[in-house]
Amino acid sequence: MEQAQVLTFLNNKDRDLLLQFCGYSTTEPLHSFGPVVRPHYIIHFILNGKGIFQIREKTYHLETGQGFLIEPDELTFYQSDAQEPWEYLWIGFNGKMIPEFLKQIGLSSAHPIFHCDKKKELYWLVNDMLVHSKSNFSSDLRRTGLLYEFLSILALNPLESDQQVDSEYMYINQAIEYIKNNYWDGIHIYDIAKYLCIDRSYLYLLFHKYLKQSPQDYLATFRLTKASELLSTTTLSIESISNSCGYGDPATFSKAFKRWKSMSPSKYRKQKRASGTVLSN
DNA sequence: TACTCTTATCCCGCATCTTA
DNA sequence: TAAGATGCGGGATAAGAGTA
Repeated sequence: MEQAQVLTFLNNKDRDLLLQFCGYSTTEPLHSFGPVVRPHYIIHFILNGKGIFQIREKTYHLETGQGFLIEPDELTFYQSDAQEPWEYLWIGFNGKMIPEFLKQIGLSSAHPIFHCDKKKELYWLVNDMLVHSKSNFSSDLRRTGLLYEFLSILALNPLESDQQVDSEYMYINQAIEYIKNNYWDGIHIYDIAKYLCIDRSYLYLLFHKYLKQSPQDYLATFRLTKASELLSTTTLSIESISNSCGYGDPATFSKAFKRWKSMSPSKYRKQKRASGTVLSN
């Protein structure tokens, strides 16, 4: 990092909303962070330049005016461009209300990218947060107020203010929630469509529009990600892992896994063991 | 816009083979 | 011999066209 302003505040998870750190920096070409998991919610916003953000096996190419959300315990990686390294600001926060706020804004790990044309406003808000860095009640309230204001600007995103898009996001979010809760139960795409009371071809349309992948791809990637975690952190048999991830047949699981990782589940486990991953039952 | 219908493609699961 | 991989056919899904 060539230049950076960073500030860290005290932790208190019982609060509705709490700014934990913030800052901005101009990065060097190809400056990267991760792959790493974080304990907080973090939003980065690009003031200038370009870079990539990776989460859940997906790579997003981002530029000025775009930002990305990192949720707690999500493995992420980001890197600035070689020719036009990005200058970005970030805020790290926590609190009981965050899941509800992010839901309203339309941000999640499945939909982590946003666009905002109020670059100057966001910059001055973070600048103001840095100015009010003192550890007293007044500054604390001021920082929390600025954080509310920051989120309110994101909520102004024209995409989210459109009623039709709101309902489309609602379908996507509910579908993702359904997958998270039922992926282990051998669900099919038509089950998700039935749950949402929409036609499965319409569900496909929405997934393709917002996530650039089919519902089937999303479901398979979710199951296989869970499976790869179980392979590297447990000694469960391939059949048990297959059943635990919603595959009725270990053969189907094995084929799907090989297609995804270009290696069989057993080979993946051997590689992980060789690299020193701790195993448990 | 929010579906339904049609059809080609692809995925799943059974049977069988391979490997440790 | 059991666990995991592979081949193949049938059914589910994706995608485009049509419609109310």
